[in-house]
Amino acid sequence: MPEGPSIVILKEAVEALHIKGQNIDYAEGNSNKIDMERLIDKKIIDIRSWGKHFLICFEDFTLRIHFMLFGSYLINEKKKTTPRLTLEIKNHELNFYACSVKILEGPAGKIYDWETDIMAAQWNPEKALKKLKAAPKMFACDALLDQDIFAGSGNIIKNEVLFRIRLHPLSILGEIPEAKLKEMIAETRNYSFDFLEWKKEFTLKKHWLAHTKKICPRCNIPFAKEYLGKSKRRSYYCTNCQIFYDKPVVGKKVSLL
DNA sequence: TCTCATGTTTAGGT
DNA sequence: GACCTAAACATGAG
Repeated sequence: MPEGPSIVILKEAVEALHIKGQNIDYAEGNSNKIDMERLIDKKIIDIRSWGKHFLICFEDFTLRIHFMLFGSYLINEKKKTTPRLTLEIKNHELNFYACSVKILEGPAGKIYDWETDIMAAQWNPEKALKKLKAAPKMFACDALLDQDIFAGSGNIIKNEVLFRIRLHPLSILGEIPEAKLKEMIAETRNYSFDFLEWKKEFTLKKHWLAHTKKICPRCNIPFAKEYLGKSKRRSYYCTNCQIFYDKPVVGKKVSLL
């Protein structure tokens, strides 16, 4: 569920219910973070998404749902487990499970930087480039998971983008040529929209070239599978065709153990 | 049955 | 304070 494009699918599904302008009739759930009463009788002014956040917008506050690793939702359906949050609006019911639910004070437009959302119309590649340049010691694999740079990018997008642009996950941002950084930014946006399209067709997995794969489709040799970077997330990469931009580490501490 | 994973925050240690 | 690690959350796929 969680990566940015999946949240766009949820947003579109909820938009299709035409509940914008409607009031919340009823709210309940086992989320202990929010006051359900506060939602009741409030008018929904917008349905939005920012990165991996799903947002139901009200005049002066924003309901934020983050699905973490295992979160799920059902529209006009229920599952056996207790929802974190149920919203009833007119004849519709939204159920959210195993997710983080939070009320943010203020309108969504003011809370988020929309230029950072890889799925947003306002996405600003120049701004992303500035952020990459401002972090010369960061690994490429960590940059692609950094929600302040690529809001909505997750581990699948990370692996697929690095493979597409032939970049080794442990490449250091400061050593990567600017043209390659620009490629990384452009391809993150690109792949995210491919992701969206394929996810809608239920063919996302089928289109993976690197993520969870054993063999590099370009070189026909085994992929390396390692937990890399500060984030220590699964990385699948080809040591042959993904270029490693690095520099010798001076004064590296040597463990005597 | 058991392990692992599309994620993030927080608490605690060095 | 910087930096690191583990834990916590909770669920379905393989």
